[in-house]
Amino acid sequence: MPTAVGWICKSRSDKHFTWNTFDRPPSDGYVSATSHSGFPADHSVIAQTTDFLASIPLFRGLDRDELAKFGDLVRERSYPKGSVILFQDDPGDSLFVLRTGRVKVVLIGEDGREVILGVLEAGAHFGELALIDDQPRSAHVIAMEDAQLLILRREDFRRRVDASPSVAWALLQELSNRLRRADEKIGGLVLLDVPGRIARLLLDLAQEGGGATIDKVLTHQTIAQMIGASRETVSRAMKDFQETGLILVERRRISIGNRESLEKRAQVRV
Amino acid sequence: MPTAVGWICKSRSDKHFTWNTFDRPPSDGYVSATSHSGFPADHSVIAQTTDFLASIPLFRGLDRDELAKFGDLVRERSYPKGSVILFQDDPGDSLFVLRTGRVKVVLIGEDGREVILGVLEAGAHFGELALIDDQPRSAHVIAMEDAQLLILRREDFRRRVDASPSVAWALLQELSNRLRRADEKIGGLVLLDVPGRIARLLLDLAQEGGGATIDKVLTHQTIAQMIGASRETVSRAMKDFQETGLILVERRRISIGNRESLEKRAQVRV
DNA sequence: TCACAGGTGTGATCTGTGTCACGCTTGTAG
DNA sequence: CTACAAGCGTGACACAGATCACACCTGTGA
Repeated sequence: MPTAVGWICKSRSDKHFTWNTFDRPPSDGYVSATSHSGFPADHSVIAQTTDFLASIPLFRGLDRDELAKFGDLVRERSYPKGSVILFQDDPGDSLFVLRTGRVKVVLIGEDGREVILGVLEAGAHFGELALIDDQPRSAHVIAMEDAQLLILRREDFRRRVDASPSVAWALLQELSNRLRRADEKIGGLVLLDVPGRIARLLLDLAQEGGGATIDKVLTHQTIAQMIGASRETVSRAMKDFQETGLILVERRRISIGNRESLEKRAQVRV
Repeated sequence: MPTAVGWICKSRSDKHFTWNTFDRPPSDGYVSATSHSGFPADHSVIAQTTDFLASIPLFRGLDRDELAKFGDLVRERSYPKGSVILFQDDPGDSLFVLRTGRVKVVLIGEDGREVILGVLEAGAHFGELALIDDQPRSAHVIAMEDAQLLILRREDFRRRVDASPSVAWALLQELSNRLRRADEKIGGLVLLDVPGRIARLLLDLAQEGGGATIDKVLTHQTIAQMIGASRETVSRAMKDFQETGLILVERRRISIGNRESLEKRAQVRV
């Protein structure tokens, strides 16, 4: 287990600054192995990992043999809530697959303000950009809950991509999709007011969850950072949405009350 | 030659709305062929095209034979200034390579406001997203000047990608790069004020041009649409930058006067 | 049961920027 | 030379939303 190296990082929660100490993993965080480097192979663990990998879109199209070989190359590592998994501007040489927990991808301004570019959940992967273009990490990735990650090294990843076109295509599709979303986000930031951006975000999240509800823990603060607004403004807008029946807020669950109106709000500043 | 079908599109130049008529190409714009569909092959044209393709990063890694076969599959088409090359939400089944001219990739709000996601120049390509993930076009693409484009159909493109890993990698790198830029842009929109965003944009454009000058025709209006601001605010900020020596504006050329200060402006709201 | 952290609600300012409304250049076409 | 379109400069004003400053509520761990 890595000791807390004491890497200091300025962060900001709501109104005041706090100084947090994070673990900084040795290089890119290779710690516990499933079966490698002299340890006796634990086949049940490998099988589990293989099953998991088979379930994520990126590796759909690989057969079990390939996946098993693959799982062999993978390391596993846990990160406690709040720890920084990946630092912006660091050189990166590994891909991460999120097995459990949630992480956020964030930019942090000099003044400590955070912009959340995305929130990732089990099955998602991140860190591939640096493997593709050899550039430094473009953002921080921070664990929002305790998280378990599979880590794959650059060379192994590249070999995989070269070897199977299906992985390359899956990756292309993934990046395409992200690019579309990013562009949409840019459009939203410029063309929509804060309530509009919230409406869009909610519709977006609800859609992911298949239907009309969002089952995530979503604080106003988080929403604010996802759409580039202040917590207070989000608070007021959300209240307005509730009162006008556009959304219904339960304990830790938001559901769409009136889809049409919400979609209308997400279109233009009327 | 396509006749002016008279496709109406609302656009806005500066303060007032104008209604423009654009050519809408039949389906995805297959018109003039270099050598195909019964026309006798014109080898000099093919050679030219091959040379051109060889010069763009996407096809670096292909040898001349491959490129020649490739050039064979490509159609060429010209678009007059102001015409819409690609409509958002249309289904798309072709990739475009810009041979001459400049085009802008834009989102258009219901109210007609334009957000410029990017300005592309000779050698750039666009429209690949739809080929990769079979989704509709994510934005409009409009010719800022008369433009000549090479057009490649989905199947041909896909075959190419499958056949040569080098093309797949080039594409992955391209998308990676765009994704980084998009994320940076989002960060800028949220964290920076208008002058900051302008400073960033200028540094960015200067860098493309290799050094300290931007040789493009860049109106304040265009800048405004690229950074999500109003023309007037850009005007004022640019004037301020000039007066404080951060930039030098000549006839149709902007150059960096004081890089450090400009970079500082591009960092945070101080 | 107390205390405390994390999250929310809400009023009172303050401010960057959008918007409107001009007038002034410059290039280009008739 | 005239006229017209595109682009720029600049003042006045309005307003969305940031910021500040609280009070309140709810769960959790000592």
